[in-house]
Amino acid sequence: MNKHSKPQPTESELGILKVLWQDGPSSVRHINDLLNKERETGYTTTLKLMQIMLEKKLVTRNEEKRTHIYAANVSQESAQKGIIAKILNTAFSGSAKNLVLQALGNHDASLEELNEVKALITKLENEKKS
Amino acid sequence: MNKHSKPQPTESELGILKVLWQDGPSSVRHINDLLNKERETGYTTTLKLMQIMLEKKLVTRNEEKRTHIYAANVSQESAQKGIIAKILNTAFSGSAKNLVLQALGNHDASLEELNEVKALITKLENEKKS
DNA sequence: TTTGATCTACGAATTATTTCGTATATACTT
DNA sequence: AAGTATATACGAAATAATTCGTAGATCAAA
Repeated sequence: MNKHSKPQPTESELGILKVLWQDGPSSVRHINDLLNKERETGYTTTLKLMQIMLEKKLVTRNEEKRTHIYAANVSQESAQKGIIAKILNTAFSGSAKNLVLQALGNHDASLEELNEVKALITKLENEKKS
Repeated sequence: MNKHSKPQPTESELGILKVLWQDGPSSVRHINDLLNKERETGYTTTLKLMQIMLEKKLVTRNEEKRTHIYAANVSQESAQKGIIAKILNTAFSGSAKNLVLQALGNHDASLEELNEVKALITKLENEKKS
């Protein structure tokens, strides 16, 4: 859609995107309230960050009302893809397997989740065999 | 072992650790040479970074010879664990499953790798059932 | 219509990270 | 021994990311 690809979101920007992904289009106030549950952050700090994100096209905003409403302009999936690509090379020597083993090994996924993952793998295997 | 836990390595620091993990204890020269295959970096830049890492205890060094030899002082596993923990919360809403799906879905792992992952999952499932 | 709350804009301070230049010491070569 | 290459140390510049204060607009309530 855009000729220029968006930069990878920074750490703080991801925190904001996370809320937008979860709750959908939101005001600065809403986001700042949520962020403050995790960690004290000034209102104008959050505002400034979101204005920067607007410049970077990481979000869009609706200015009809006085209180602007921001929306994520990158999907969670694409952001995830970028992050994984980056850490694969730096921390995991390019091995997706190792990444997966760490993720599953250390953070207990539910039985149900494990099954879903297994199902995906079977699917991938079949695709490869054909 | 240490009373104070080591800070998370920064992006550049990870690049250095990556070499140390791969090649074992190395001189600054060696690391800088490898880094330069990816991206131009001045020698003293790498040196300085490694001195900082020494302060942070991310590496140790042997000073017997004039050319100091640095060694990683964090395992690749523990660094991986830290990174995954961080991105799980920010980008993946805490779902290890989603992280795994992305990792496997986008970067083609080999059949062999897929099998290994599957084996691990089966093992985890059995642990849970007991 | 004055007061108070809330909003945006935006410059600038602060902090974190990365990069580099220079001084100085040590080793190697001729 | 002199000259050249290669080390470390370290301050400080450059860059990136985060945080904050202040000014001015808008709205809502007394």
